[in-house]
Amino acid sequence: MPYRDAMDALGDRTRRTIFEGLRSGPRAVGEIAEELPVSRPAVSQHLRVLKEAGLVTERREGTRRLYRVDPDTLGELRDYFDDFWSEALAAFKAAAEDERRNG
Amino acid sequence: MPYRDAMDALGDRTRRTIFEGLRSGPRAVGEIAEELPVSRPAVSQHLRVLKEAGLVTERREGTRRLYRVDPDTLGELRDYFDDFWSEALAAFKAAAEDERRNG
DNA sequence: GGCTTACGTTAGCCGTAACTTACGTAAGTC
DNA sequence: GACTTACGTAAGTTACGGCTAACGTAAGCC
Repeated sequence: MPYRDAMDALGDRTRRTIFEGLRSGPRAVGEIAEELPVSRPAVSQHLRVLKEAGLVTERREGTRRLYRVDPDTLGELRDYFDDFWSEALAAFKAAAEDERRNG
Repeated sequence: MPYRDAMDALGDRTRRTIFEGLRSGPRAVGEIAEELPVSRPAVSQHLRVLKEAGLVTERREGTRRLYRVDPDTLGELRDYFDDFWSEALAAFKAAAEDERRNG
């Protein structure tokens, strides 16, 4: 269940901000760090966690390293919440129906 | 943006397990704690965090307290990842197309 | 009233993880 | 080769959060 590692990774606000910044396309580490209140090494560490969670992939380009969103893992995460929502809503409606009938 | 608090809350594995256990219907605190390797007070604390994040609601029933999933916040979370996935996939395809054309 | 059940809350401990500073390194430029 | 750029990594500190033990409390039962 890779989505579990992904959820662990996205629990951190800084990491989530970094990840959200990659939604529109790949970016380099230094670029990301400039817009954040943390140092570049900190961003580097966060990117490693995101990478190990399967949320991003890395590509070297000269001295730079471009990180981008991995759509596969993101898709799994989407499916996870999609299923969760469907199931929870069904249970919620069933409970409301029971309450209506029985009081 | 309530989904932000929700993501913070679901970053913890124990809390996520508790939340997933509620997908099929409401349950009491003691019931949940019995199936987990942590104490009941620990579960109680986790439920408070989930409640503050808007992920669950509470209802008293005698001496017990029943917790259930709040489908609204869960729905926001689902939409968040749905939009994220769509946007990231579009960016991914556009980048792949560029690479195909330009080399 | 006294007892039990099923909770929430507080205090305090302890492990983890996020952060910075300092250093090492591969790729490009001259 | 010397220098710069853009990184990753290692070491060390600090702060946060998850946990338990102990206590307080409201509801039901006798």
